[in-house]
Amino acid sequence: MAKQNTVFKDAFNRCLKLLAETSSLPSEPELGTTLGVSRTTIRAILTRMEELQLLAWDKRAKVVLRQPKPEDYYPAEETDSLSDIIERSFMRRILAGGAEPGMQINELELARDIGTGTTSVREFLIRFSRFGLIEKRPNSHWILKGFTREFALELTEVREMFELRSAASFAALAPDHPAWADLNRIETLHHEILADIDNRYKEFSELDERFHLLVHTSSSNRFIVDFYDIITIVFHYHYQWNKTNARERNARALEEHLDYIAALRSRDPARIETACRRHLKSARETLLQSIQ
Amino acid sequence: MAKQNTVFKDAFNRCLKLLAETSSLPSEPELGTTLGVSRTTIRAILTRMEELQLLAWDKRAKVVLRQPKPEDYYPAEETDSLSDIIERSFMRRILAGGAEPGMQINELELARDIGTGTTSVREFLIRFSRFGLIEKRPNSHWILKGFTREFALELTEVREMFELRSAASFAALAPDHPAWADLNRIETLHHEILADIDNRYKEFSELDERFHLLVHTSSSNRFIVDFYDIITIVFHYHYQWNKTNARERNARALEEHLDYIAALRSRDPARIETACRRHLKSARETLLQSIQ
DNA sequence: AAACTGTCTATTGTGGATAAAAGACAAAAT
DNA sequence: ATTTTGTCTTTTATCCACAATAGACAGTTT
Repeated sequence: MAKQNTVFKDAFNRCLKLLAETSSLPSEPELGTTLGVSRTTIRAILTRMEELQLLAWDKRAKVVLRQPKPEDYYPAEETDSLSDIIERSFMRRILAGGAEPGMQINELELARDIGTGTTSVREFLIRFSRFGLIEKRPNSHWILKGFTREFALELTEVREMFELRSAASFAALAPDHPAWADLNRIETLHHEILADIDNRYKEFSELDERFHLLVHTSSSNRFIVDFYDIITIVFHYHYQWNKTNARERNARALEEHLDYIAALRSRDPARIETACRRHLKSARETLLQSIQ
Repeated sequence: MAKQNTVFKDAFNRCLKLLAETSSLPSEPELGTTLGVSRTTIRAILTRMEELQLLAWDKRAKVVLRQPKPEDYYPAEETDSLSDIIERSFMRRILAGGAEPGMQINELELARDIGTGTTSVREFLIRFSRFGLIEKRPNSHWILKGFTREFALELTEVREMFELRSAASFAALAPDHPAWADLNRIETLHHEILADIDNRYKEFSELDERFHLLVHTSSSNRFIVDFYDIITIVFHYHYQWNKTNARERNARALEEHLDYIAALRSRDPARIETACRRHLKSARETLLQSIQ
């Protein structure tokens, strides 16, 4: 197989949800924009829907014939892109499986393990190398530098520099800048989650990312914004791995965020710095604790 | 051809220089260490040297038969690795050829242009993307973000943050840390070049990189050190492109470096910050000037 | 005993092939 | 006049093959 048709399958599943809500589908270009795929893929979806007797399709007429059933959907495993599969598989190996720093990483073995070609694994490793967890020896293997205490300290050092700077520039945004509205929405969500923390504490991780990314984005510096990718991936897999005291930790972080948000809104540099530092300090401690 | 034998050719050329200086070559493993290649490559080199009647090789005995002639060397074009060729070719396109920001980059076209396979171009682009000059649209083309004024400003903003922090930690290195000796050597070179600036001003670029990399390295932070790669590549190609007032600019930068070095040696934080800021400011101005 | 060589195997780097997906352009429909 | 569709071409994502290179191991030499 040259290329997996995961784009098609994923878009098909999403299109089924649209279909469930109307009696006829819009034009091909409009569907393409909605689903974020090309017309070629849209036409493949429509063809498949016709085959499944879900749709009567003739040029502009796209009449829904019946509601989609669970078996019409493609299984979730088939809609993940290959690079996501490789990423997950790799992260599981290095975070879960006792991967020692200094260990060699073998493209071929990794590819066989995942059941994929070497090219894809190789491209993944190249992309992943910017996170500083692996390093290439040319013409030879990769070296796992490991998710160590040093890594966490180096990561948080840069994060703190970047976030303090970004927070300061956030305060300087014009009052009508859309970021303030985003900040309001994020604050509201914080209150909502805190009000029902026992049931909703798991939503923190995603909200955390959204909040910090908003702050970083206000720096208008691509290097600062891009760096946040590293934070995201580290915390993302980290939360999956380390769940001790999650409820408590998240509640504390939410409170710190609210304080930080209030400081941003005050536009008082000293207050912002204090709130930002306090939160970043506890975030760093949380990360360090979970390492050993 | 599956793989270029540039490693062999380059190591062969370097081995010829060793051969010119002795009457017999050392053991295979020792040669391997000296040249930084595997024994397989060393044996290929020895075989080739035998063919050219340069060497009588029997097990441990590797007797030099004659001095290498210019025609024994492989031509320089054949010793460059494919990724270097792609990099140069790509940089020429985007720096020299009026490449508009927003332009699409086509893997296939680039590969045809350079005369190479798509895989290598693709891998280059992935590696290169961390420099923030291009961006990928999945399942579609790359976008050239361009070497713009914004790019230069974002780059120097982060550079200044990192270098100020690194310079401060440099001052905190133990007096017997090898970095101090490196600093002395670099300072001596500065004096030497300044003493003969008219003839040697071109050596500045390399020395500049060496000096700043030394400072960044003292941060002991992989993200800070890795970021310096971006500075390196930008300045490297930039110096090739913009040569106006090179002699003057370099002389001024050398003086600033000497001041900065003296400040580092004084270990006085305030003085270090002043010297560092002054130099970074003029480096930024130089870069910005050359952009439009 | 330590280092070196001969031989063999495994892995990386790179081009080429192919299905999936994007996208261009003209004809058709509103 | 714009938007939509039909058709076709181009490009990307991925696998595979193969030469270059690295590396392992046993036997040999110092």
